[in-house]
Amino acid sequence: MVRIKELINQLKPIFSNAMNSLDVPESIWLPLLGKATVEDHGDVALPCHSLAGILKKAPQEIAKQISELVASDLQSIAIVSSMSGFVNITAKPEWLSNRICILLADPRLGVSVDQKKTFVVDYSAPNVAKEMHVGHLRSTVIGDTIVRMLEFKGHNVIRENHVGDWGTPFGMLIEHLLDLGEDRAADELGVGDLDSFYKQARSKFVSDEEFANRSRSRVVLLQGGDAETLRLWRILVNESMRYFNEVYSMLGVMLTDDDIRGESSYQELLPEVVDRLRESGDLEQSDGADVVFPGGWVNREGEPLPMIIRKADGGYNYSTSDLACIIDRVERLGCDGFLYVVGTPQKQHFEMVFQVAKKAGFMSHNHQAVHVNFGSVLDTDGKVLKSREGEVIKLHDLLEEAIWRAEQSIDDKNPDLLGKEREEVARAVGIGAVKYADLSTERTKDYVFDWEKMLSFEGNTAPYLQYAYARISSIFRKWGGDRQSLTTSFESLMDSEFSNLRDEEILLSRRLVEFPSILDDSVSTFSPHKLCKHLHSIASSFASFYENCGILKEDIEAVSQRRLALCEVTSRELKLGLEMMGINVPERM
RNA sequence: GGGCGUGUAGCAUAGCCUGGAUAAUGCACCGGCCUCCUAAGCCGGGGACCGCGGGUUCGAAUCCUGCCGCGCCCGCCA
Repeated sequence: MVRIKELINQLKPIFSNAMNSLDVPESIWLPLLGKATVEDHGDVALPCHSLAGILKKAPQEIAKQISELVASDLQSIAIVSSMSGFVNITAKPEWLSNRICILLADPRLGVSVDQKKTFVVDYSAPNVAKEMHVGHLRSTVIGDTIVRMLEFKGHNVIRENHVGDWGTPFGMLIEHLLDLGEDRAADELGVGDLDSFYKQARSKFVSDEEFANRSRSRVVLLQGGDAETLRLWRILVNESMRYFNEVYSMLGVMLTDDDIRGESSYQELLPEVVDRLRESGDLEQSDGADVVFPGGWVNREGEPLPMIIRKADGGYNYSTSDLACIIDRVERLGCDGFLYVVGTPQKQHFEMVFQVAKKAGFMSHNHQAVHVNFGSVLDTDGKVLKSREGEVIKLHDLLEEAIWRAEQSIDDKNPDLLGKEREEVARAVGIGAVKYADLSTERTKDYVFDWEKMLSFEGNTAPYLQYAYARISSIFRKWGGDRQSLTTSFESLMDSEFSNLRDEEILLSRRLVEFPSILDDSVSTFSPHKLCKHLHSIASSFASFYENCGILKEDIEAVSQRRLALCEVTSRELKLGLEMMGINVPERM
């Protein structure tokens, strides 16, 4: 439940007086004061049913009594009424306009700056020589949005892209590269045909003993730091990165080569993890491997589940690099929080890693380690979409298709858009739709990959929000006035009559005023969908306002100015909100 | 077997942590609206025993519990 902070803050002292006179302690009534569950009933409500036992009166009576007690003090802020045991508080147009005024004057649109912390956000993480699939899309898009939100809230954010560039598969990949010839292999990877490259290597590894043996020896050479092997490995990494960067650039995410922290870069830190765990007394031996028992988990046989730190063959494990990362982040980067934008299937893994890291003293309770998990992408038959089998949907193709469809839409709906502008709008609309489709659902749930839905431009989609923005831009172009001046002209309207306000203006205002509270909630829970939902409600009430209230064609100058000010705030909130998701807002579409 | 998660109109989702009023939104469906600031839109309408059964409560989609369906994890892979 999100409350409008500013309104609650003003209501609190007034209710405090009333409740004191009834002898109801703050600890009881304050938590009850929340957002009205039915928008028509008001902005804030206080259900009184639970007070019946204390006050020995019917809830309806209590609500009535409280509303009478607060009525006079609330006069300048809100209208209060009681109904079936609820005290309902509806902010007055004067109060709403006051807030709108503050938003207009504030470049941050009323969003506060938090006490600065340093966050590491770990996201995207594609694998070298493997196609990026829809799962990477989720991680990349959600991670990027969280980064932008945290930065806007004033935090220092370090992006980390843990590219899978190390491990046993690289033996076979390098051997396959040699078989193909370096040039041809580079070509294949460069055009983004990663999946077939990987599959070819894989199938040879399974079917061809000689190839498999070469691959195994190649792994040893790689881990031993053999110069020629490293050079070949570098080709694989570079060509893949070139392709990933192309996808990133299409998507419009912030990741660059500077953010890459390949798994290979943690190799030197791994022995230290073992040493430290030995020192802290957590390390145990099991069948020749170094392990830690986090406790609380059992395997299929009911035995305690170990976390393997170093395998019997001396190799390290995934958990080991995650622990190394934590040490690096705490000691070198000095960060306060680390977020892992990784799928839900790895939930248990992260719980174990965090527990071990705390126990061994790699991080303290002051550190906030969060697995920002997201659900699996399912196929239409309800099965997990796998890149290994069947038709893989290449991210690159999906994005191109999205842009192409947007172009068709533009040609259909606005044939006047031509050339470069047409291209840019198509990009913003197409890519925006794909990103928004992913961001607008609650991230922890599995979702069915629906090509059509992802490319839809109707309903609760990015294009709907962009359309609202473009309409407002169009109004301002036509108006031709100075948008900055709206702030002062709106202030001067504050003393005038509010009786001619239409319902659509009031509803839009209420939603615009909620924006800072919603954004805060969205950031603190790492849930972009909450912001999406609110942006849609803003755009939707704007559309209704736009259809029903004349803006430039309104005869009364003061009313026209007031409506232009609402357009201004709407436009800026939509723009800021979409910018948080890295979605562009065209001036025309 | 153990653990985690999930089930809301035909479909897709929000609400669940922190219980409150007539369960919200989009698609699809039905009926209206472009000589008028962009119809990617607006206005109106139908459609849900919130998986099923118990419990707690003045009050349960929300909390507890037992079933049922589905998914995932339990690798010396990452």
